[in-house]
Amino acid sequence: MNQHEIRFIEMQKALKKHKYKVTPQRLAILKILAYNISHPKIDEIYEILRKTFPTTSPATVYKTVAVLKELNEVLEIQYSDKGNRYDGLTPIPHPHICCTVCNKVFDIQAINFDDLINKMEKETGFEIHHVRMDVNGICQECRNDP
Amino acid sequence: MNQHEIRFIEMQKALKKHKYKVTPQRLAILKILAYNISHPKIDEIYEILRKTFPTTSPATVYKTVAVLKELNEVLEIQYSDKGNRYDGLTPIPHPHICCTVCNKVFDIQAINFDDLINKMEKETGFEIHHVRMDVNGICQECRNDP
DNA sequence: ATACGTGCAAATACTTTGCAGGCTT
DNA sequence: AAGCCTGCAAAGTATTTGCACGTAT
Repeated sequence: MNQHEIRFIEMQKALKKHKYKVTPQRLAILKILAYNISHPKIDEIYEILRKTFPTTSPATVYKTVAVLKELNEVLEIQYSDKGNRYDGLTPIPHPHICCTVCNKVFDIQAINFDDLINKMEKETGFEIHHVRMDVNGICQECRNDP
Repeated sequence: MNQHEIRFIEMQKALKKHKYKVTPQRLAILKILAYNISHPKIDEIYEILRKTFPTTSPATVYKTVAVLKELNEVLEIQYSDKGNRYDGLTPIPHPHICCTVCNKVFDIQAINFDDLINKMEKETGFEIHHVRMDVNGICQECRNDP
């Protein structure tokens, strides 16, 4: 079982556990979020969903995503100008780096996130709940291969 | 000369250098951005500006901030739900921490961001162009004062 | 003097809400 | 059977644009 299947199942379980109904529309949205590595926007999810449910509306997508957000089954990445993006694959905050040329996404292993959080809590006096870190640039391959 | 005065002057220079007119309204907005450490939102800037210019409008604030953004004299921190915030004091990307109770935004000085970026470039082979780091939690004041 | 800036209002884009009928549990 | 879910439309909210008048250079 790969990570996509795992997430698809996990999200369904989360809905059931919290007494949310698992409708065909919701299943389709879950599948899009579980199998898509590109952090889709609401309207991208909506466009894919329309292929199976031609009469659906963006409101349905917004409502289902809101539920998943509440259950921490999807990570919302806020962009006020480009439209928010949603990550259903790794809904816990994690640093990732995205190549602006080939759009491949890599995890960043180098940084000790826990260390960093401890340091920040000490300095700021905050009780830290959530860390968001997005890095953009050009990857090795695309730099060598113009 | 403290950092606030320095930024106030720098922003004025940037406007003049690029042939933008320095109007009383713009001067007032520059001053708000240079002296405010709480990363104000457009409507917060607008409310302060109204005290001196009772007939001004949000559009004027948006337009001036857009110019400063273009000149890299202000950093836009995007929040799709809470409204964007603007940092005129440190207009290069740097980590922010936002209290989920009082919504105030602070800078994080403790971690050496340049170091971090170097480390990431070395490990990933990326040429890094942009880093966004947002931290959420509860600030000291709100923890003491429930 | 002239071109740019201001500030009103209308337009746009994104997201949320209200509601009637349908479907999951 | 009961209540949540869907999907349409309308309402919010944040931001941008158009335009006539005023002002900085």
